[in-house]
Amino acid sequence: MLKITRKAEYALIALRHLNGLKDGELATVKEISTQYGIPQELLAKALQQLAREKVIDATKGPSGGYKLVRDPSTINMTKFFEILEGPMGIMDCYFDSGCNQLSGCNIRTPINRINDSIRTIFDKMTLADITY
Amino acid sequence: MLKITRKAEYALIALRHLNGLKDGELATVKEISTQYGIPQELLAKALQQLAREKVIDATKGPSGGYKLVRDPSTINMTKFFEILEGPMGIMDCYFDSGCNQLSGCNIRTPINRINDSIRTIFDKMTLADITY
DNA sequence: ATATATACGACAAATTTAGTCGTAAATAGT
DNA sequence: ACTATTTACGACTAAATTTGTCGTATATAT
Repeated sequence: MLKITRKAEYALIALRHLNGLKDGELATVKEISTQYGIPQELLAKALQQLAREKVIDATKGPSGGYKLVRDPSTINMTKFFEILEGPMGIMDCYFDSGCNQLSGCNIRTPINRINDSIRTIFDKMTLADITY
Repeated sequence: MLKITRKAEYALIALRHLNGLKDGELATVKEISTQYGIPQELLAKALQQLAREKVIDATKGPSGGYKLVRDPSTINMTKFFEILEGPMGIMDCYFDSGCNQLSGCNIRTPINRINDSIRTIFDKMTLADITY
């Protein structure tokens, strides 16, 4: 239970890989997918999403690839996961207002407490924490 | 992301409902599913799983139903969720040994830290915490 | 006996995730 | 200008999981 998707898993591996590059160095999707045995197209999509949100920086063309632009300690894990998987909450009602319970949901308050606790974990964690 | 299943959600609603019963009182699946607008068969399965694991107590026959047997503060949320949804971990490798990464997974350590943090939340939380 | 309730496996439908494919756009090197 | 390389991205298929249903068995109170 509470699994993350493979796409997010692959992206995390890639991010850590990018974080290990020397200054100015780039890594291509092909390189990363080959090295870690990840389906290339799926990883490509994940990195495109992250690039769109400026978490990483993309360079097209030969000798192109991806690199980190920001300090790893500023790349928040809540943001990272939400870019790839959408809102983080153990139930949709944390975000939705449309709840279809008939006589009123009796667990909303505790659910929100759990959600807050989990979010706190990821809020406090940055890519820098994934590195060591 | 990190959603729990509806089955677990329904079970949580039911557990809280059972927790509100007077001493010696029972609640049937039908009652609960009607009151909260939950598919009866699905809730039935969830409660059967919990009964099998002695989290709740089942009485068959007319005037039968379910009730809590143990003190709510002894019903651990990690156990509760794992009965219904299986092992709690954001990636399978927290439990499996079979990892198919080619040149070694580079994120195992941080993943395990995240898992431990999440498990701690649910470990410390009991049904009693879901009540107020 | 009968009606009510849990137990449980098999099945079907719906949703989500995982992975593939085709095409476009940018760019470095020649 | 041409080519090879690489990112960008939407459409699509396949696989897996979740959600919900059904049929049948078993226990039991009346």
